[in-house]
This record gives sequence, structure tokens and C-alpha cells, in this order.
Amino acid sequence: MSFKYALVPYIRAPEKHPSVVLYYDENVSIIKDAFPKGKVHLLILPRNEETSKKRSQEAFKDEKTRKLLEGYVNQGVELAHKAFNKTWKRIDGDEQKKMKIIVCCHSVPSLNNLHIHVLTTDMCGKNMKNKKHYNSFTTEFAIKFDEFPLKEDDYRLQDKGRCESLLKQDLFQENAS
Amino acid sequence: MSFKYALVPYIRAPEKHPSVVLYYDENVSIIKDAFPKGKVHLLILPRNEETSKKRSQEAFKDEKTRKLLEGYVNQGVELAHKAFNKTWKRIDGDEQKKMKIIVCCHSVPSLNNLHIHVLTTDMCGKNMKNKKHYNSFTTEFAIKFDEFPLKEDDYRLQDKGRCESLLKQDLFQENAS
DNA sequence: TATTCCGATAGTGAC
DNA sequence: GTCACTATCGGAATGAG
Ligand SMILES: Nc1ncnc2c1ncn2[C@@H]1O[C@H](COP(=O)(O)O)[C@@H](O)[C@H]1O
Ligand SMILES: Nc1ncnc2c1ncn2[C@@H]1O[C@H](COP(=O)(O)O)[C@@H](O)[C@H]1O
Repeated sequence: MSFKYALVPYIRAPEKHPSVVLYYDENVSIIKDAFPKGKVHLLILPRNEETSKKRSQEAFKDEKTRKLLEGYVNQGVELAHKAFNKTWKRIDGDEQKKMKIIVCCHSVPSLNNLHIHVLTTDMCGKNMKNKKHYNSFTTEFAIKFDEFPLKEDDYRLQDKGRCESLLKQDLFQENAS
Repeated sequence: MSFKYALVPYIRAPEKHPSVVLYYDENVSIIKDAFPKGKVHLLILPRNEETSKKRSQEAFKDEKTRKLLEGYVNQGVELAHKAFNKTWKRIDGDEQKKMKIIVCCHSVPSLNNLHIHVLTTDMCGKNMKNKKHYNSFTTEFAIKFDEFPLKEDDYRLQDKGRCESLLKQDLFQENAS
């Protein structure tokens, strides 16, 4: 089996991987990303076989699929917040302020099974190692979940080359003042 | 003083560097290359100031200069053989067979003072570390001493870019059968 | 096409 | 645009009372 199917076990038999799977039901598995790019990094994996085969751009054209996943996205964000707060506290002690979370799909994924990234915005996970990693979450290469469905003329529907070029950009930190 | 003049001390005052200088007289210094690319690697340095300033391509247009150096080249080869035989012996015990020696100048040198490389063909010196090193002695980038004077249309007289491109070639071993 | 140090870049192989 | 490994490539400094 190719590396491209590394997520299959968590889709097929989530019950067999309790140390990785945080939640599962008949629709999704929510797992810890094995190579986290943020302090907390989860993946939401739709279990429906047809959905899992599709690119995010195609799968989330369908409103029913989108609506179904929305609830799980909220749940994933909640899980991420909980996991983050277990290890980290704000210096100012303000527990009302919540860590920002990115919910997105890569416009050109490497793994074949549809997955939604849910990660904290710190970009300082143990496996954040290079420009490609960074840019894959901080540029338009990352399609935010709330951007779906994409407009018909969105280049990320077709132009793989342009998407890939985003990964080669210089590092840029939003809100660096 | 820039690194480009690293050889100056051995030209100006060879008597002060007995551990490096194997031979000197009023015309040349013969020294051990500080970063040998072969098991034995010597440099012949003409001491005449005008000659030392010139590129090999220009200096060896002059027959008198060539003839003067020829004798020292033979001496350098002799010294190289002696040095090599001090450390290495042929498996077949045939002492008639002598180690092959390359006598050449780099078509685009890094150090400013004219120098002739005299080195064994093993290409396995302690400081043979990269493709550039290897190709600088195994391609036309190296102008063999007996090629001088170059023909007027030899690209190595003018085309620095083409010379440099030779250094990027894939490694190739002559007589690898 | 000096050296060393260091970091970015690029190709490979993975069952 | 998986990871991990390796090779390659690229810049900067090199000096000194
Ligand atoms: N075996 C694995 N288990 C869990 N997550 C993985 C595994 N292999 C890769 N990943 C993650 O899966 C994500 C795939 O990214 P992408 O295909 O670009 O959307 C990356 O964040 C990887 O860190
Ligand atoms: N300080 C030094 N003393 C002796 N040889 C040196 C020194 N610095 C560099 N070299 C050698 O000088 C040669 C210069 O090569 P090139 O200028 O390309 O002909 C190389 O073989 C270097 O190893």
C-alpha cells in the first residue's frame, strides 16, 4: 500500500486505533495528525467511501456533504481547544480568549483520502520543518472550510501549478505588525 | 590580504616555509598543496613577478617562459613520484611502473598567482570533496602543461563561462572500462 | 574555478 | 503538495594594532 493511503486504517477501523482516534461515528473519524504542524493538529476524515475518494473542491460542492461536515468541524474545533488548553495557558490569564484555529483543506493534497485540517494558528508544531509546510497553511494553498463551495472561476479548482507555486513563496507572518 | 593571494608567502619568502616548500631557487618555488586533491599534490610557483600575475593561457604563449618551466615540471614530477612511493607500493611489486601524474593549470583559477598543479591521478586526496574539485582535474577545465601554447581558437582562452560549465558535469572516470 | 560553515533546495525511495 | 535521507547548491566570511 502506498503512502498515499496512510489514512485508510483510521477510516476503515477507527476502533482499532484508540491512541490516534479522538472521536468516531458512522460519518467521520477525528484523529491526531501524526506530524503536527501546529501545537494542536487534528484531521477530520469523512468515512463515506465515495466522499473520501473526492478532492475537497469536488466533495464540498455538494451542500448535503458540507452541512453534514459542519457539525463535525465545530466538534473538531472544540476538541482542538480542549487539547490546547490542557497544555497551554494565556499569560494574561484571560480564559475568555480562545486560541485561533485554522480549518482547511489543502488545494493539492498528498494523501488520497479526503481530510480536513484543524490546527492551532501558532505554526509551531513539532513537525513544522520547512517552507512548504508553513506555506501550505498560511497561503491560499489552504482552502478554508468556509470558502466552500468555491466560486466557479477559483483557480484552485483547476490550476494545480499555480497552487503549488504558492508553496515556494517567502515566509510571511500575518499580523507581524 | 585576500585569500586570492594565499600563495604569495611561498613566492616571496620560500625560505621561511620549510615545511611547505619542497624546493626553491630564483625561478620557482615547489610546494605541497595545502588541500591535496590527489594522494600527492604539488604546486609549481614561478617567482618572477610579471609571470606570476599572468593567467597560464597568457604566460605560456611565451616560449622562453615555457622552456624555463619545462625543467621544473620534470623536477616536480620527480618529486611527486618520490613522495608517492614513500607511502604507496604497487600490489604487483612492479617498480618499473610509475604512478601517472597530471601536470596542468586550471583554465579559471581561484588563486591569483600563477601555479602549475602536479598531482597523482588517483583523485583521492584528503581534500577531494565535491564535483567541482573532481571535474577541475578530469575535464578540459584542466589545461595540461603540454597543451601550451593553446591554439588561437581554443575556447579556454576567452570563454570563462564554458570553462566553468565543465565543472558541473556528471562525474566520469576515464578508463573505468 | 581557495576554504569552512550553514542553510535552502532538490531528488529518491517508501510495499 | 506524506516522511526521511542525501546530495547539491547558494551565500557569507575569511584579514587585522
Ligand atoms: N500516517 C499518518 N497518520 C496521521 N497523519 C498523517 C500520516 N501521514 C501523514 N499525515 C498527515 O496528513 C496530512 C496530509 O496532508 P495533505 O495531504 O497535504 O493535506 C499532513 O498534515 C500529515 O502530517
Ligand atoms: N594557503 C594555501 N597553501 C597552499 N595551497 C593552497 C592554499 N590555498 C589553496 N591552495 C591550493 O591552491 C590551489 C588553487 O587552485 P586554482 O586556483 O583553482 O588553480 C588549490 O589546489 C588549493 O588546494
